[in-house]
Amino acid sequence: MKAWRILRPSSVRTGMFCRLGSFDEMGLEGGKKTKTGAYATGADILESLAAQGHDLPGRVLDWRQLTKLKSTYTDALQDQINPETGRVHTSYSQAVASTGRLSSTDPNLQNIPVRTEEGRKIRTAFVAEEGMKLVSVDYSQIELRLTAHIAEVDALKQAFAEGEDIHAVTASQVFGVPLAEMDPMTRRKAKAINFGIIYGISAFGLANNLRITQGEAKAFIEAYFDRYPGIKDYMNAAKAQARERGYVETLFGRRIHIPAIKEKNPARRSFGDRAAINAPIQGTAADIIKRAMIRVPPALAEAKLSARMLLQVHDELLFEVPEGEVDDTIALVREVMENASAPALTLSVPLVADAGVGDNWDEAH
DNA sequence: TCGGCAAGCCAC
DNA sequence: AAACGTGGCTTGCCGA
Repeated sequence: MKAWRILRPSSVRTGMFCRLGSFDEMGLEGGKKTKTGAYATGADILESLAAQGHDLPGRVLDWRQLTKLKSTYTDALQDQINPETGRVHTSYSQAVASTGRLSSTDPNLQNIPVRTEEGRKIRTAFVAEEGMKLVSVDYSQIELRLTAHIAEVDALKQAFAEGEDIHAVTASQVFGVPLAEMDPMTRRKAKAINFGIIYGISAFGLANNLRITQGEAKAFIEAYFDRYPGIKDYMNAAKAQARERGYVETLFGRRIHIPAIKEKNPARRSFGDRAAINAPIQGTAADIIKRAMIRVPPALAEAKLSARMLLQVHDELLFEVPEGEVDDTIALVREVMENASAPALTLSVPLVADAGVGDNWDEAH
């Protein structure tokens, strides 16, 4: 995008260093080891140490966040500005991700930070040309909607049809809390389960994510499957099909091979199981947004709109739009995206696309 | 100088 | 301590 703004995170200073004290020196014992036998120092480890009252781990985490943003984004992206266009241009690969998603390289513009305040500052550097706006249109919960359709879960389909807060509805139905009395913690648990379902849930993974015991996680998952037995049926069917044929399919019939499904090693086989569960969901979402991407440019031309499609980020399309055409462009793009499965596929849940506008990508998101 | 691996971390 | 899915990039290290 044009006019890359130079960012200087004020808290990053060259020459700053420290030595990480050993577990012994910090009065700790039994630190987790990596595959090579070194002490693991991933964010989760340091967060738990920080929570135990130590000062250093939190400072290391802050330092890591800032150096990550500076080396991977602030510095690297400026080096990639094309001198002829004044813009950063990515390359998309269409045959890398097994599920059919696109991937983005040199630079990867599908992993620009968004989750933290500092990270979002990177996004503000992606700006529209003078007289133009950036418009972001993204699918709302597309993978959960597709899961509800594929697994034929009436309760979830109805919640989507009525535009309800899907995580709150799940929390209410799984944990028996009335929707009107939903508390943030219960909703958070349901949200984690919903994500886990898409990925092929395990008690180990959910326990890790929610920082609860595997026993508690197992109980949550069982409660979920009791309430939504169609989900369990879908998972078993996906695994069985992968085992029998070596592949699963998206709703459009595109095949996704799952080689790990034939592994003898139980851990690798489980990996294949989860891939078989996730691939039709993630792959169908990829099919749908690609159909939308094919239809948008001719639809814009037909409507005499001059917006340019700049980026795809899995469930989001980013456009550069003349200021006077923003409203019409949003209406057109939402229409195309929300109907992109038709006529080849009629979904039993509505697809919803939300739009944002701004002078930069952070504002538009 | 280059390529590969490990560890870590960014996104959806 | 990341096997709950899909990717790519950086740093540090090693060997060709």
